[in-house]
Amino acid sequence: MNAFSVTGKELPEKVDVIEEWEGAVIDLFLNAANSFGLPKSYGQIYGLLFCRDEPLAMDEIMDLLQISKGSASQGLRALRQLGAISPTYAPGDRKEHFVAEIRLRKLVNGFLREQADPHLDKGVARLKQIEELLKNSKSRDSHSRGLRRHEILSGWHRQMSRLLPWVKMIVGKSDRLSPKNKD
Amino acid sequence: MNAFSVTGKELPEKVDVIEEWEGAVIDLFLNAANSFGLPKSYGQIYGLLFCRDEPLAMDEIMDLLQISKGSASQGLRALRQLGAISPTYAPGDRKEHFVAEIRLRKLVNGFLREQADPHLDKGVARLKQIEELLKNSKSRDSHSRGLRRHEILSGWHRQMSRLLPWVKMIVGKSDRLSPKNKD
DNA sequence: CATTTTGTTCAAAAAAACTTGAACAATTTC
DNA sequence: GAAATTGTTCAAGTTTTTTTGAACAAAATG
Repeated sequence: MNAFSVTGKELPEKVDVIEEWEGAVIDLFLNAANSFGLPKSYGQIYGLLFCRDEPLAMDEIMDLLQISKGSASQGLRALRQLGAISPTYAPGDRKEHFVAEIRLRKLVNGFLREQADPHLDKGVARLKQIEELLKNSKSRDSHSRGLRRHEILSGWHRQMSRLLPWVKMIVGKSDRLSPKNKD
Repeated sequence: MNAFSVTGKELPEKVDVIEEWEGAVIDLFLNAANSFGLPKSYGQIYGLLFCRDEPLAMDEIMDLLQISKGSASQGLRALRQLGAISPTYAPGDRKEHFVAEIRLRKLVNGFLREQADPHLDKGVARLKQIEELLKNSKSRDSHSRGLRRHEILSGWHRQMSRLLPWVKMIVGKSDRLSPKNKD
């Protein structure tokens, strides 16, 4: 039953524990998640996986971070969606195990894809809506002012659209430190 | 007393009103503020000023947006701090009046200066702390793993530091649409 | 096919973020 | 210098977001 029975020590619990430096790393990612508008628990989960070499299963994550099933499940799903973690094949185990993606380029791409791109799309719709509402404007003056504002917003939109590809490129450059760098 | 008395109509209230298209613009900025991790009211205030040609005072902003004194005061301070709005000299009026900064480069610079730069600085401190804690690590294995993680984080930090100047440059390019483009 | 294991969902609880407004400070006016 | 004007602060109230955990679904086990 218990993996420790083979040690002859019969330790009752604590398969594993979070080291001090790991706690600091987890806290770093907790804060980072917050800054990016993501729940703290997502940061904690990513941080834990980032620290570990071996893939972890959901229940191990729950135990180590002391978070609920719901948080763990939702966090893992969102992080997977962002491409920040990936499930690994675990031989002879029904549970799914996860590892952290450590290539910055991949992380940035995933984040931009999930967060920035949708905003740019919504922006186009917003600009159309404003254009439409402009027809109802009371005075000639308000109408021309609205047109000028619409032009400014369109310009901003265009510039942001041009910026994103550059960000993806620049972060991609010299992505050393990751073992194989496939892709 | 009332500016409308000269019209001969004696309108009792409503010095001014928000047009439909302005409401849409304000809502756009409300959502944008949210995405950038700023309070909605900051977005509303900026959005309103963005729409208007003439500078607005705090009480006018409160009336038009139906927000409290506290929100208005704090919002104006934060936006000024970000460089997103500026006070203008108002002849013969004790109130401060504000106009929106519409040069994207300025807005991006202010945002990065206030939000990104501090994070990068905190990052340096964080890395040092991790380095320190690493000395307490239990096993040789954990220590070497910690070192590897520290290197990865240092690399990310370096890359983000390199990215920011580029963002500032790229957004600055071809900042047409703003009248004079001084600076 | 009943049972166990693994993971999801979602309503309710808890925590965090934002807003409000009354009290206060600073300045100007008369 | 009393009163009015303008703006700030912050404790308390409100709203929003996040977390929890019990109920549920799906799949494997025996």
